[in-house]
Order: sequence, then C-alpha cells, then structure tokens
Amino acid sequence: MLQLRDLPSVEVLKKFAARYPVADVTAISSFLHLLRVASDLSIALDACLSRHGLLQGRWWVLILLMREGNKTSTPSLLAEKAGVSRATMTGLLDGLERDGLVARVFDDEDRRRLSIRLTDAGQQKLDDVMPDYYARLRACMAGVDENARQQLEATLMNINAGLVAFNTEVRS
Amino acid sequence: MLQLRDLPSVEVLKKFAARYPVADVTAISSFLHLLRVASDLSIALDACLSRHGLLQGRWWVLILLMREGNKTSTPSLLAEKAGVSRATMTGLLDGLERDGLVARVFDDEDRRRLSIRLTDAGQQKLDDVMPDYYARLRACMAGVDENARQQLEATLMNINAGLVAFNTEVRS
DNA sequence: TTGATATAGTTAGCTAACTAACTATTAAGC
DNA sequence: GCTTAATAGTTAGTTAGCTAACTATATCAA
Repeated sequence: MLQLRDLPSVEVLKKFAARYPVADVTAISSFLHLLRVASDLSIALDACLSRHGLLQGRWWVLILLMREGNKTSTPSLLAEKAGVSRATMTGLLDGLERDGLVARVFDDEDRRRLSIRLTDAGQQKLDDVMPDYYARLRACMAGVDENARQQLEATLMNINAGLVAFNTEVRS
Repeated sequence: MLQLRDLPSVEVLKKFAARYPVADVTAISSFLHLLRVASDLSIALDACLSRHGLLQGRWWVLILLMREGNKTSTPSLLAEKAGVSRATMTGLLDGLERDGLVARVFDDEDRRRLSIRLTDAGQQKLDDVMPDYYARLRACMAGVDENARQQLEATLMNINAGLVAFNTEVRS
C-alpha cells in the first residue's frame, strides 16, 4: 500500500481542483488521510508482531484457527478468509509448520484435502501475542470515544458501499 | 497490508475478550474495519491506475512532481515524500523514464545530484488519469456527507495521535 | 590541503505477495 | 464404467517493496 508521507495541503488540493474540475476536495482529503492512517497502523502492527517473531499473514492464520471450535481448518478456507491466494497460504503454512505452530494432518476421506490444526505451541504463541497486541490497540484507541467509534464504523460502511461505484463508474 | 476477508463477528470478539481480558472490543472492531476498508480502497485505486498503465508508486511520483512549481524535484526528496526508500525510488524513476513520463537531468552545481522533471508526456498522463480517479473517488464518497467527512478526519487524527502509544506501550 | 565524514544515487540480494501451471484426487455426465 | 470437468494443494517464476553495501562527489576540520 502507498505510503503517502507528504499529503497535499489545502492549497495543493485547490490547485489540482482548478485543473481537474471533477475533483471533490473533501472526498480526496478524507480518502488520503484514511489510507495514510491505515498504512501507519499496519506498520505499527507489523512492529508489534515482529517482536514475537510473527508477521501479519502468519498471525492472522493462527487467529483464524483459534476461532474454530476444534482449532482446525483447511488451506483453501484459510486462504479465502485471510484474503490471500492458495499459493501464498502454502508458504505461510510452511513457515508456521516449521516453527511448530500448526500441524498438517492428511484427510483419509478426501485424500486431496489437508487439515490444518493449531498446535499447543501455536496456542501458546497467541497467548503471548494477543494480550500485547490488545493492550497496544486499547492504548492507541483510548482517545476515540464510543460515539466516535460508532460513527467511524458507520462512515466506513458507507465508503465500503461506495467502492462499487469506484470500480464500475465510467470516466467522466 | 493484511487483507482480512473474514472479520470477526461479535461472538468471536467476545470469545477472544473472555480469554484475553485486556481486549477492548469496540477498539478492535474499529481497527479491523479501518484496515479492511483501506485495503479495499487501495486495491480499487490500483485497478483504476492500472487501466492507465500506472501503479500507485509511479502515479504518486508524477503527482509529487506536478505539485512543484517547476515540475522538478530530486530522487531523495521524492523518496521521502512518497514514503519509499531511495532504492525503490530509483526503480520507480527507471520505469517512468523508460516510458518518457519523467526525465533525469544532471545537476552541474552538485554532480551527485539529479533533477527529475515531469515531461509533457508525464503531464499528459496525469491529465488522463486524474479526472478518471477524481470522478471515481467522488462517486465512492458520495454517500458520506460533509459532516461525516469532518468527523472521519478528526477521528483519524485521534487514532494517529494514539499510534505513539501503540508503538511504545510496554506489555500489559 | 588533505584525510575523515556525510550525502546522492545506484546496485545486489532478500522477502512476501501474486498468477499460471502442474499433480493428485474426486465428482459428474453420457 | 469411462471420460471429462472440478477441486485441493504445491511449485515455478514474476513483481514491487526492502536493507545493506557500493561509487562518486562534496564538506569539514586539523
């Protein structure tokens, strides 16, 4: 994702809007700030996870497994839920298996299938990471009250609904 | 950035909060939705730019150059403002120069330095891309009124301020 | 003035993502 | 039942980012 260190000032936005009249200045500003804060959050999350020897992809796989009652899933399902390709999931599972955090179990009923199981070591890793992650996240969001959080989620839902328009709208 | 296709339901969040008492459920929910919408926006932006033969990194370089009065900057400054390493900027400029969108101009005063100039073709590329991008963005944000946009920016500023806590807070 | 240090840009090699193609297995249609 | 198509997982090769190291140039201090 784009890093966007140097967001445009109001003057710059106006200059661009003068050349491109379709520009919606507050829309652009909100959009860029959203991307900027999200990428900063993502980088902070990476830093937190890396102190525990994890990256976002592997961490998310462990969480997805813990969500399941039997701490078990399949590579395809995990790939879909994590939003990565099956090929990428193979790589993530290779790393997690090497570290002993998950186990590949062959399925006798459908021999194409694997079961991926969260090991005790994997659960222990989550028990180390999650309190640290949650405490940091709580501190980060401490300045945003419940009302603002609800408004944020509502606005994000509206933007999400507008994404269809972003992708399909023909050129002005 | 993490894709997060399958965000946790309220039940899942409560289950995790029961095991990890430090969890702040609405903070987690807001955080994950923010990352999710931002990555979807980033992907939509990529799709828009790729129709014009651009990617986020190169597109941003062109914009940074257009912002300058003389349409000129240096690789180091561009790298800093775009939030990428100087090495990455070298690669971005290689591609842009190959496509004739920017020109490398050697500096006679300081022979370590290069000037990077937006060419006429580069300006033309922006004149093609920006109206399309701005029109899509306007449509995407149409469902978010001015008040919500202001609140969004204010909340994002508060989260941004909290990022320091995310990075420095010691483990609970 | 000249030797150490800092700066600008590039190159080399690494990583984690991707797509496309491949193997093995199962399901479905005639 | 056999052939075709679909599915599960992996492998191979590409990409855009990174860090570290390198070359060339400029600056500073003894």
